[in-house]
Amino acid sequence: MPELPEVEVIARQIREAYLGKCLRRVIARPVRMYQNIAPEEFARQLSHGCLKQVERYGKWMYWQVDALYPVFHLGMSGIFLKRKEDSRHPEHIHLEFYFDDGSQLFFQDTRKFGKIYLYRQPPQWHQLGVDPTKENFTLNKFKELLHLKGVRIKSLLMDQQVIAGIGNIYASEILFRAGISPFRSAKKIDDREAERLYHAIHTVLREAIERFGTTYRAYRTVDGTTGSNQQFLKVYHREGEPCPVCGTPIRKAMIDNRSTFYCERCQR
DNA sequence: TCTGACCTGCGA
DNA sequence: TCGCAGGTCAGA
Repeated sequence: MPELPEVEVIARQIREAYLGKCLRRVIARPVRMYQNIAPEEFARQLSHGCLKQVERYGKWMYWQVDALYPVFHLGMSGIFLKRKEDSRHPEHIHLEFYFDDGSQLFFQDTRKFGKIYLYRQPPQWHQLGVDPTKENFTLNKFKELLHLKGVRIKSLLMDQQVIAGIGNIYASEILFRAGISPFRSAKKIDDREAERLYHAIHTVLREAIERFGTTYRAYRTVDGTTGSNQQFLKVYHREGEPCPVCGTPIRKAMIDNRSTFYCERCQR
């Protein structure tokens, strides 16, 4: 579910609403998502700490709570929800944060594919490639990355060890925006195409963040509202609809077992 | 490079 | 009832 733009929106909203607040209580339900700590221990260690930092890298988010660093991956259906006083307790809440000013923040993950860690220092992201919103994602760096592996360009864009943050929706949208076929070999992308792709990555991700993310199904902002970027998707999940540029019906194919949407006329 | 596993819910 | 869904990982 949440790709870079959705996680960015969630991180910004958590920062805005909770930064500086202190935890009164944390409740962690026993689910498989905890990778390096037991849920009850996670809750015990974070209780009474104060939220000092909220950061995102790729599809990952981490907080600083005093000297501890909880790290979250939202999987396919993970979201953070601001609890409203009078609202019913939603289903599939695995983690509850109660702050000392009375505000509450819940982690909900219907499919339980999310991952949670607790560290004593900020995560270093050794396993992750460059985050395309950070300054070190330069055009030259991107051109280098294209030659790293002999795979199709869509697979490369989605490879978290190469570029961290692009998932299945935005990979299709970026390739459409750049006019490049998802089946092309990454190594055979020439300089002019690389430039188009580089700009498409920035534009597509930036616009998605500005629109509070893409709500295809489960994703909600921390306020519980949907994003609006789904209204602006050009190809994702639009199989059979006319291409917004040339009118040719959008096609669907499988790449790495993931649905891939493209215009065979505009994307070469 | 592909398949299945991990989960639950939705829509055809 | 079946296929599919924004992700990742292990194993063949």
